[in-house]
Amino acid sequence: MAGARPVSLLRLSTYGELSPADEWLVKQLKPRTMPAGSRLSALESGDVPPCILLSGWAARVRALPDGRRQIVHLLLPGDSIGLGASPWAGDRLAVVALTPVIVVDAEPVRDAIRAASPEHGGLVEACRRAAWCEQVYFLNAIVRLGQQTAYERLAHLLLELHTRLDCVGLVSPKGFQLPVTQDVVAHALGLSLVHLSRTLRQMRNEGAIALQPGRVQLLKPDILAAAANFPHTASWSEAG
Amino acid sequence: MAGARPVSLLRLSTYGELSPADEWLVKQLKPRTMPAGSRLSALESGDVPPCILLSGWAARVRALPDGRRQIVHLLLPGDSIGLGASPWAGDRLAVVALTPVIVVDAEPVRDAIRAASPEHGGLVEACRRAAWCEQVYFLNAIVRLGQQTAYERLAHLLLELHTRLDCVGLVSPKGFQLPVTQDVVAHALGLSLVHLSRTLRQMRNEGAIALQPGRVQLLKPDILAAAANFPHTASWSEAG
DNA sequence: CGATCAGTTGAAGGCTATCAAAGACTGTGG
DNA sequence: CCACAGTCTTTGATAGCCTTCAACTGATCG
Repeated sequence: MAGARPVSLLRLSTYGELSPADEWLVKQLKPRTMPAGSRLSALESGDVPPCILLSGWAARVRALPDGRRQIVHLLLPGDSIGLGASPWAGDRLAVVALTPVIVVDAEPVRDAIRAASPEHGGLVEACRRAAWCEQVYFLNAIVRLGQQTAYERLAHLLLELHTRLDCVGLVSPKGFQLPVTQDVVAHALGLSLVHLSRTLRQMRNEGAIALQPGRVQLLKPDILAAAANFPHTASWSEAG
Repeated sequence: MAGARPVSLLRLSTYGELSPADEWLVKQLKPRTMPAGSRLSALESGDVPPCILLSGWAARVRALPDGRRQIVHLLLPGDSIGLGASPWAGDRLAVVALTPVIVVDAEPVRDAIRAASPEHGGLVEACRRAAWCEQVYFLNAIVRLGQQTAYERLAHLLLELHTRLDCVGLVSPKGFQLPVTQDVVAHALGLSLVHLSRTLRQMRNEGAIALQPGRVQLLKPDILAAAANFPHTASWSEAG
């Protein structure tokens, strides 16, 4: 049954057909569990060890010398690291597990990409598109941080998370899991923890969202979309 | 003499040796002049027409439906558009000329990239590295917009511009040309025009910079670097 | 039960935006 | 040469968003 497919395949197959050989290759990858706070990517070396996130959340982070830090990008189940077709600068950022995570070592996938293996054409193309979509989220972050208010930023991020989790089947009618602290969301949005908390309260008071511990539900996505004000999807075909 | 080399070659050769065939190919490209305000990239089509900027400034811009707009990246002489090895999401942003510009149509270069032409290996590699560096500037922008104050953002951008213009020989002891209005800089930094003007004044009062119409000089780069607080270079070899 | 952590709320202040108007600079036409 | 309009820049005053500091709640855990 379809439910048995790992989240990595669910995600990659949204970008195109995967051959049986592709699916076999991905299913062979060996999962590994790592605790929250561990570094998934050590950036000192020249080559980033590629991996795919199967469960849990991680983040690409950049720290300033004085202690400030910006979460540049949130990594959700199904997202991959180091599988871009050509060197991609985002892969040089430190990656930190925000929750306990399960990752698979994706070295064989990268080998297929580098060899431009003809029998894995679908897989290679899917990885290329996945990397492209991640770049779109980076661009969205620039506009979000540069032009939008706290309320708008939060609405935009919630919609982005909803979209991304939905395509790997992690959204239910009761919302989706948000397994990180408000501190993490604040750092992703360039806001203080206190102000994020207030903005969340405002959305709750308006009935736009509902919060339970570790979980969020978008009750009025139309209100959020109107506030977010610019496209949150990273469709492969569109210009964005 | 070396001064006869076009800025496109100056820029690309900072990323590695170019063969005589590479130089010949780039020198063959035909320059075209376009007025300020013209769109260098129409994003509706699937393929971005690749080009290299020889003189003048341009910007990758994203507009919000309500009129706000963010300058995502400034393009300086020597920068290229659409010459990444693999599709790069930044190339889907609208590109607008901020000043009158001279560009060359770089279709032959892209052909060499796509063909992975062995006789243009140096050129292909240089383009790859140039695209990589542009991505680093996008990442820098995220941290700048998310974590830094107006003064810090401005210091950081000025240092970045200095670095980038220096490597194509456009920095003199008397500073470098800044051929755009404060409005443009403000939109790149996510600040209001008025506040940018005040921040510039503050830097002038401190003797950190000197402004003449269309030109800026960094008098105390150490002060600016201390304020900017995180690396502004996009060195190919470093992790950033 | 004390301790720790995530979340919440209040109060005060600072950084930045907005509104408004006045000075520079440029190019044009009389 | 000057008047004039237009754009760019600067400055003042005011308001608002957001941050910081601080204290308090509630939950989890040894």
